[in-house]
Amino acid sequence: MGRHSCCYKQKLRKGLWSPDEDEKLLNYITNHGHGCWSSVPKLAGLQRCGKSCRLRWINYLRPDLKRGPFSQHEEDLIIELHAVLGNRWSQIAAQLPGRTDNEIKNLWNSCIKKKLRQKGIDPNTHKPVSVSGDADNDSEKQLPPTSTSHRSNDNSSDEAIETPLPIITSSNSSSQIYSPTQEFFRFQTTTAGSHRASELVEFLSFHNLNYVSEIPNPNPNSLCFNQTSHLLPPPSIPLKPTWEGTDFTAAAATASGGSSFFDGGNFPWGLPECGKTEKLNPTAIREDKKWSEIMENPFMMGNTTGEQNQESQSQNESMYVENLSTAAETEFITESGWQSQTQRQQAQASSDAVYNKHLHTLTVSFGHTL
DNA sequence: AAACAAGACAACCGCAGCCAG
DNA sequence: CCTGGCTGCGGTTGTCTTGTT
Repeated sequence: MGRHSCCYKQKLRKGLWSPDEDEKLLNYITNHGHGCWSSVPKLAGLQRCGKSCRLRWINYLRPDLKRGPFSQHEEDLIIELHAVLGNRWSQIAAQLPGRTDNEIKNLWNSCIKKKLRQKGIDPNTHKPVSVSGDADNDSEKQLPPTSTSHRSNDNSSDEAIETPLPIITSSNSSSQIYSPTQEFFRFQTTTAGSHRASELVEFLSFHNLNYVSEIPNPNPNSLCFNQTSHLLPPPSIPLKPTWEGTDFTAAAATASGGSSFFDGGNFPWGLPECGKTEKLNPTAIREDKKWSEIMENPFMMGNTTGEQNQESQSQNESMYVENLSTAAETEFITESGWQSQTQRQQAQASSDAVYNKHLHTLTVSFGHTL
């Protein structure tokens, strides 16, 4: 198994993408869908390999990306999921709509790992680091429970896999063993009703998430519930994406079924001030600023909660579709993209006329009836 | 103000799995 | 069954930005 064939080709550009390249790729996929990635660069007029195009689309151009800093809730969720799934970034990303595995991986390696270590928690085992042990050595030698190894040589890295923890389900007293992953998804898909919180606490305790108490939370009683109340995706996804690996369909189904954690509208996607501070500075916009970051994102619109959230959801969806449509059809990024929320709302109101047109474009582009 | 370090982010690399021929 | 093309994934590296001295 050698390198991908496209990598052999000459004259292929590498490195950072230019706005022009982004536009070409975006226009092509918007109009035709990606189809076979290996043919995309040729058809789109790009001097890139298909692999690079795919990566660029998935990590950067995809219209459903939620750009901006991770909220504290998202970070907590990532930690929790990592405790269960290990370094399966794609699976973790699947639980965080709008986030990419690459993004999460980067966050983990650059930020979360450090935070956990500062709290005396081994980021790989999610257990307190022993005083006598060398934190770095310990943490780099162990991995969280892993049910299966995607790669045969995973263990050869500096993060050797720890023996998976057998899990006894909380739903019955039998000794049936689940892999952590199985248990996680079983839990996620079956929990419902008022007992969820307690189940969740129980579930998390199975994974020795003893770092939980270290994470600041104003309400200890709701600690686990709050921190995991976003285990499911947002209640509604405006588009059914065609890209792989993202369980939006299930997410939407879960939400529409009215049996998710979020029925009360209390899931906290997109708390803008949580976590890292927003670095957006209109005076220092890079030319190649991501349009998807600049585009309005319904899940980042504001701190809508509860009824607010539900009420504003359809509006947000409309805005989301409209905005991504606009971004897909118009030129790249201009400073006009940096609007205040009020300005954006005004713009939204005035753009109703073109909504249907954009909607049609999207329908064609994504092969999905909206 | 310049040099350096650290952090954040984007992209590449290599491998494995899937699947059609 | 075998082979090769393609895709997806995770690890790693490169580059740019920001902070510190």
